[in-house]
Amino acid sequence: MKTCTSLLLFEVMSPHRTRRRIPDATVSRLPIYLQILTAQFEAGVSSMSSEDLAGLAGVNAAKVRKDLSYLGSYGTRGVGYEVQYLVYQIRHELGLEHDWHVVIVGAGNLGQALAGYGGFADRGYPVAGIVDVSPDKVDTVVGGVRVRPLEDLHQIVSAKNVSIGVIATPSSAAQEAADLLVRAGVTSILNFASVVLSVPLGVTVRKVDLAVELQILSYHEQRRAAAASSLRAVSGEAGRSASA
Amino acid sequence: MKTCTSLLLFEVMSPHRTRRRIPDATVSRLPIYLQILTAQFEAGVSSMSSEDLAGLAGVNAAKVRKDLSYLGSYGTRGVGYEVQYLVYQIRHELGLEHDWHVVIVGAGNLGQALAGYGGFADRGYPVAGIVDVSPDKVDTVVGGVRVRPLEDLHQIVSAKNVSIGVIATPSSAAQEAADLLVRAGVTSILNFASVVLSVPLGVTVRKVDLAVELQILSYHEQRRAAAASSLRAVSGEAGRSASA
DNA sequence: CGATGTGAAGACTTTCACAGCA
DNA sequence: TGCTGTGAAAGTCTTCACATCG
Repeated sequence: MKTCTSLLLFEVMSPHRTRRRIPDATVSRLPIYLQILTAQFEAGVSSMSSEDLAGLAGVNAAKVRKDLSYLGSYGTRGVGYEVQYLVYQIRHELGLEHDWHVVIVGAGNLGQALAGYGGFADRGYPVAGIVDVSPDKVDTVVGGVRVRPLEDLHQIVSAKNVSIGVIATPSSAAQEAADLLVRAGVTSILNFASVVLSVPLGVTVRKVDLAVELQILSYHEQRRAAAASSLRAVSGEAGRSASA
Repeated sequence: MKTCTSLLLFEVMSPHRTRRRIPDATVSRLPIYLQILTAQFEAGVSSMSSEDLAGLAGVNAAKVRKDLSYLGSYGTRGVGYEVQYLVYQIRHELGLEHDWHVVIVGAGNLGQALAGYGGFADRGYPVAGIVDVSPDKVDTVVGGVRVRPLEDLHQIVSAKNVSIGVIATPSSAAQEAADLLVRAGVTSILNFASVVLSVPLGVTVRKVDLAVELQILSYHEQRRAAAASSLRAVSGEAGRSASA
């Protein structure tokens, strides 16, 4: 048994189904396909072609086919994909067959909004707890969940087997929050603070940053403005107002 | 004048500074560098090497140098980059030399949180207005701004020269909101709804989707869980609980 | 016939490695 | 000497184009 080659070891390590490695770019699109497919299924659509799906997802049909091919050959040539089955397969691949409890750190403006917003529980991410440093916040109730002191973090994570933490603290406290989450055993973090977190290898962090998004948009706006004013210069209308 | 070659035309079109095309991947990192550089500057740091910046941004130093090289040659060999000057250059490139007014569509949970959250105005994106369909919401005040009826959108956009719209409606209303924004003259949209928007060419959309982020995290969690259980199987501890 | 699944080409991004300059 | 700026190599992602199969 110990003499097996690494190839054989891989086989042994994945006995149930051959676990393909799915490219990051594909993983980030699967939730979008899933959302569309679910909506179509609810609207009574039972089968879709890659072209149909691509149209609704705003991407190229070849990309859809390649993305779906990483899951396996679940389409039917000449026909398309069975919506219900594809929904099942994507949910399986994304690990959506059971709920994932999340814990929110920070009960300020954002933390309250996130907890109050039904979006978490509805989508299979029930809020196992909210914690905050401030004694003023502790024991207030937001979104039906009582805010608890930071010290309870470890206990919440253990009790509900939480693996996803959400950082909704001010940026200055975000790294500390991340450290606490990691120490409590959380291995995935959704970070709403405007800082780059440093976490140990094996912990996944995703950042959602309003400022970054807005700045990317202003970059494009500014390019458009520059292009427009250059065009005006060329056609000799340099005096015209930009707001016209 | 009309006989110039396309190369000459390009020169004419960009008379002030040669406008390089900056890769998307770089544009999405510039805001992060900017945030770090600004913080360092405020902490009294006046010069940084690509390695310093890379460390804080969690990326490779070569990537930092290549990214910054798209702005121009603003470093000093053997020394590094002058923080203040780099801040200026990045702000210039991102179009952050003036404020960009934004208009928020949807005064529900999220819209209120966004308006109430100081993050917009503080970072150079003052809220020019919030609109909502519901008469219940109209005339309430959130974040110091009075909610106005949908019909006022056009007027708000024109009055404050708004080019960025934020969609904070339920998903079912998001496409309609986008259409209204585009018709009102907005050319950049930040979409918080879980739907893919269809907009005319020339309009930039960025999507922030909590569900997508969480599903990407659960994908990774699920992989980790699968890997761990395979390892246990190999080492003959299949009966062990996953929460250990 | 018509749509999938996929090699191969092309585009974009990251990383390496080192020439070049302060 | 030390760090930038950048060609070139490597890696990743997208798109094409068509063999394949229901």
